Amino acid sequence: MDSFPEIAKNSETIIRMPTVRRLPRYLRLLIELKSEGKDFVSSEKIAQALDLKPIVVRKDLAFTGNCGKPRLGYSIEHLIISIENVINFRGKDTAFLAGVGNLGSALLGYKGFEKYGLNIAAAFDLDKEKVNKTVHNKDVYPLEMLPVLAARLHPYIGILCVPEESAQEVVEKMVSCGIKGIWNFSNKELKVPADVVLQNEDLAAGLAVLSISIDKKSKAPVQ
Amino acid sequence: MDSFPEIAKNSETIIRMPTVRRLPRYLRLLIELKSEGKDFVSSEKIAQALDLKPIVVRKDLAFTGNCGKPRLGYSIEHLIISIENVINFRGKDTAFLAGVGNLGSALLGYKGFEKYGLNIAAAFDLDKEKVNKTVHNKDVYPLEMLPVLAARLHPYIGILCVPEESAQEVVEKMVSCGIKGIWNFSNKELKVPADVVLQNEDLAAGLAVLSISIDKKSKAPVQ
DNA sequence: TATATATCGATATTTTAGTATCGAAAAATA
DNA sequence: TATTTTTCGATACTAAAATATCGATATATA
Repeated sequence: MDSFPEIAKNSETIIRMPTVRRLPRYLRLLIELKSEGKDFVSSEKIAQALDLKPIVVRKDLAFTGNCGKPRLGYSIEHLIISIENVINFRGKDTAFLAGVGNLGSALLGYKGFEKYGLNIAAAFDLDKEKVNKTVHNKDVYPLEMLPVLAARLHPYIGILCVPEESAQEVVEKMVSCGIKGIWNFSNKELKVPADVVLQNEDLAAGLAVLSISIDKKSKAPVQ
Repeated sequence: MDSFPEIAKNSETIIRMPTVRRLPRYLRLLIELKSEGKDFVSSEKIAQALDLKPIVVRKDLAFTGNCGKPRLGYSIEHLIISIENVINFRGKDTAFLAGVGNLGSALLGYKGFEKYGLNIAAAFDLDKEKVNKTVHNKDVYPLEMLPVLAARLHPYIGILCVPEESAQEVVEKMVSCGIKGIWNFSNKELKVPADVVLQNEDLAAGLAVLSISIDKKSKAPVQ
């Protein structure tokens, strides 16, 4: 009856966001372990390396449909494949980036994205000084060319690094070109249609957490 | 008996992290509303602007020790002050930044940090080409000078933008100089002493969430 | 001044995330 | 081959976060 015995029976159907956020960390560790020639790893070892609890690791990995082996742990090879399948499900996601300022340029130069299935196919800017050049080997086009290039390259994801004033306008352009997800690095609260996903990266949020955590720790009676 | 009637009696003592992450969003909105000349705002209005539910807003704001007025909502002025008090509690937090690559430079140029109480006092790099220059008006020093400058400037926060290979080494240098919080933009899993706070900013986590959310939405039966 | 209405905030409930426990299973060892 | 040991994964439990309900209250309106 069960044609996939190596898939955990109880592997939960809906993956949870805290788990999703940890998957890249597992992936990085596993790739490192593989390069060291290791074949198996236990949830205990993973937990130690990533400062998590073993039970969290086991629950997370259950979502990827993996089966660990008693006394051995998980097959590193299999884990890498199944995590990559979860994160990187559509192969290389074609993305457009708008706003080649400091942060936009930094993202264009970030080598890690391809590992996670993201391919920034083109960059756009309003500034005449910045267009028709390349930044980190990525072509920068004037914003007007977005529809034309979108028709050719079919981007899924739009990475938004423009100033707040133009953010909503640029998003609407992206959405009308068929982009299905907006990765928003501006601090503008954007409105997108219901079928478009909006992922806000708020640096200030991380900073606020850090500040308050420092405060808490300094006041904590015992560590 | 109650000497602070304007402070909510039930204002919870321990603030929660999801709330902390939303505070900068409230703050940005409130500052905008104030600049428009508004005096009061309701949780309903805030929720609409930030795509939250009113009840979430009310619970979050309760943590800041604020009191809303029936039929009017919250005093924008008071809210701004109390949120700033929570986030920005030590005045301007002095920070050091290490690694003046693409991302490090982008962060040095980010104007928003001062709003949240962060002052990047100095930047450091190992690369001889990069040191003894300024990037976005911030001085870049050789890494060896970190202890000397730390003794003078007493940084609380270390912002880490160095390559993975040198991340642990740089962190240890920072920690030994008395830095109490590490804001880690490298993808290295760092070890820090128990009294130091580590805040990891993992771009891949955001990307994974975005990818999977797009997938979910495209499969969702009805929106 | 009396009444209607909008909005807060306390309490209770539900959902989600994380943690504990322990039996089962497979590899290692005797 | 039998036994021991390690590690998983199912179930149960606890904690955290989000959501629902509704009475209280201050403002606006009649």
